[in-house]
Amino acid sequence: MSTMNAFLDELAWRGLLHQTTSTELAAHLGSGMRTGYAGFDPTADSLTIGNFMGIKLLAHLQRAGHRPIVVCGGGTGLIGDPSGKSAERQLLTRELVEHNLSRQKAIFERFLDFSGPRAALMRNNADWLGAMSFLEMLRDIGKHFSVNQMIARDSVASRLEGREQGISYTEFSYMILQAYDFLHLYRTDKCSIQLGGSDQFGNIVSGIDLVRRVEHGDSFGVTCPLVTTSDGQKIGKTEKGAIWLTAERTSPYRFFQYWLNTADSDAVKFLHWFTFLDADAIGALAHSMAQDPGKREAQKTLAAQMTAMTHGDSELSRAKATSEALFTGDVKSLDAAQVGEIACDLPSSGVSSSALSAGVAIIDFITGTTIAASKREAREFLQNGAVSLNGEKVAVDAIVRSEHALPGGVILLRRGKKAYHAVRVEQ
RNA sequence: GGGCGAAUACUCAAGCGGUCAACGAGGACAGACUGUAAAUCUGUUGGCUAUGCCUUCGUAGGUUCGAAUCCUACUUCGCCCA
Repeated sequence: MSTMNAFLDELAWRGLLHQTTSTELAAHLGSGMRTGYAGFDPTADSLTIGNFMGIKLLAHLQRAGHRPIVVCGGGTGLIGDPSGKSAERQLLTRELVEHNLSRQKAIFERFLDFSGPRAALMRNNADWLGAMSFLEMLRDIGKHFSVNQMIARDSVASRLEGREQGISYTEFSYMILQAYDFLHLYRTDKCSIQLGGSDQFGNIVSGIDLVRRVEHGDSFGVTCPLVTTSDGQKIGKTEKGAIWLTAERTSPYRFFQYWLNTADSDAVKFLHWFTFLDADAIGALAHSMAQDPGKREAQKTLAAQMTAMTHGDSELSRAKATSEALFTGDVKSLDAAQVGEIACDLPSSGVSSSALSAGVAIIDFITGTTIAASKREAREFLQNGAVSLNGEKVAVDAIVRSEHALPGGVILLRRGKKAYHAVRVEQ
């Protein structure tokens, strides 16, 4: 079904349109340039692919001719959203939030245009929440909220019923703060739309109500479905931590690998959700996958698109080359420069050349690297035949010597299929 | 403020004086099969100088030959009463 609006239609065919707050939204969007915002957490100096959906909603909004605002939760971040059962929030200093904000902006700049007539804006809600006194908040904002309605919200209700977990007054107040964000942006930036995940619907509606009561104005909300993998996992969470959008935290190689390893059942879905490829291109990939899933064309395209978007074309080709070398190529035939490049992409550690010339038992050699956490584990992996050194399986009693170093002074370890580690030989 | 109850490894969750490094489930990791997939099967899942030793069951003490199990205080959380 078409909503007769470029933005909403785009979200709809991609499966990113979960709910809107009003049927008049299409008309609102169709009658001029509008401004919409989405909120982000300032607790780190980077963003993860869990944040990617918010970025993408804003990007689609801008592409459809509207203005996006990135709202950093410098104020609300101190409180914690009860929707997610996150642990006690750490108090962030003003400086840290500023620092994180500026680093995050570099990421947003890859996806949003911060210049021109529809220039994206960045706002920090600490600026207005921090300036407001408790009395003002109670008098001007709090009176517009009904506790009866507040406790009916899913996020709160579940906490009130739960035997194990209550809810503090602080967290209970979170929705008021978030609603006030919307009111503030409505006043200062003529912002009339809030975007978010479906779990934010309640908070968005609270904001819309507040805008209507205080300013007698119309505002709108759009939510996307919570994106999960086919087995119900959150996207971007791995045991080794989240997948980040900056190279310092997640190397482009690992980023590329993450997407390449997408399950068949998720690949086409992810192309819709995460890339900007059009319906024809995705349709062709879906067809290819149905014909020959072993070729993994959908996964390869997904990985290439995502890596190019977040890290650029040159990083993509590096990530591709590294993947080729590690998974299909013979590492022994690489030259020193190639080995060096690959080693940069992998977790690494060092070994002294003197220790190496004396010979190191393989068990000790891999213990403490990312290959094995302890000797017990090292022994187990070696006995299973899970470990290779420079592409060749090693026995439990093998000794690592200087001649094992590849050109460039690196020894490549591999555990199982996908876990790699580079050991640099140091003087 | 008063009363009651809970706290165990990544998570959930047994255990209630010795046979407990701690049942079970999930997760994760490895092997086989594959396509660097899914499903399935097998194994592993505190550490070590390894048929033994060391450190772990909210924190700190105590009782005992011996404590995750009993006692005391503290911390945190939940429930009920005010």
